[in-house]
Amino acid sequence: MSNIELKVEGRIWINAGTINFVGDGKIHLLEKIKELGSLRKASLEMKMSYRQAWGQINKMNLVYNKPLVVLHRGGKDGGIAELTAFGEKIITIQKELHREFELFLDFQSKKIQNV
Amino acid sequence: MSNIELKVEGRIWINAGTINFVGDGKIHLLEKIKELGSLRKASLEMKMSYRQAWGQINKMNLVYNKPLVVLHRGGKDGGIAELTAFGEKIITIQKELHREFELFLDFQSKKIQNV
DNA sequence: CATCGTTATTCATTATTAAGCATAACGATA
DNA sequence: TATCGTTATGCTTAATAATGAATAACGATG
Repeated sequence: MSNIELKVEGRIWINAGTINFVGDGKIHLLEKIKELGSLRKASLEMKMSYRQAWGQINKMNLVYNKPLVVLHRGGKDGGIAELTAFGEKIITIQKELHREFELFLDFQSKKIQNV
Repeated sequence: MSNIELKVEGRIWINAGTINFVGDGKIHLLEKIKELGSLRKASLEMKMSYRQAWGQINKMNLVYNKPLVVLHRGGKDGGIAELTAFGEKIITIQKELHREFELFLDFQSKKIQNV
């Protein structure tokens, strides 16, 4: 036994079939879009490239048959990005999932103490 | 709702402090070492470079204060790689962990059907 | 119908990671 | 003490991923 603590960690995500659908990163991006109404601003706040953010949203919208975000270009403010009801639902689901996963990890971590 | 099935997936591993200690890949490597008694043969069977395999074992042995594998060079067969009792214990722990994680994933996957 | 800030997309560049080559060190055995 | 297959380790190259510049398209508004 060492003085260093062993800890169980992990990542979870949701697949649609065999293709990655959403994970923590995309959920965070969805939340930022909801907050800011702009994909560009959301990507800036998350310190990721707009290119990557757009690609993720685009993929997310295509993988499943329901869009999570609707993007409009042009108009008064140049364009907007808005979350759909389905997008909101996915956020809720993933956050609950994440919460349960944290409990799982804590429980498993406790079990491997004193190895 | 789409005809494509949503499924919760994920990965887990064990950290020693903030540093990655073991995950599925390293566990698989440990099992191969136990089976073959050779790091080189184990790396070949896993289709990974010996360089990488050695690096992983080396790191694993250093991160915690107990070695999981003892490597000997020279001798009749050129050298041997043998698992320590601690190494065996870690395999057991991680496999049990993995089993429980699979149950967790299945349970969570069922919960998100019919979204 | 010009403006503006956004979405949409390509492409060259950079950064990060992995792979593979080369070679020394080792020590039981014959 | 020569041999052999392994461990030990640096270094070069290849593969992959991420970044960022550049630019077109868009449409409500004034």
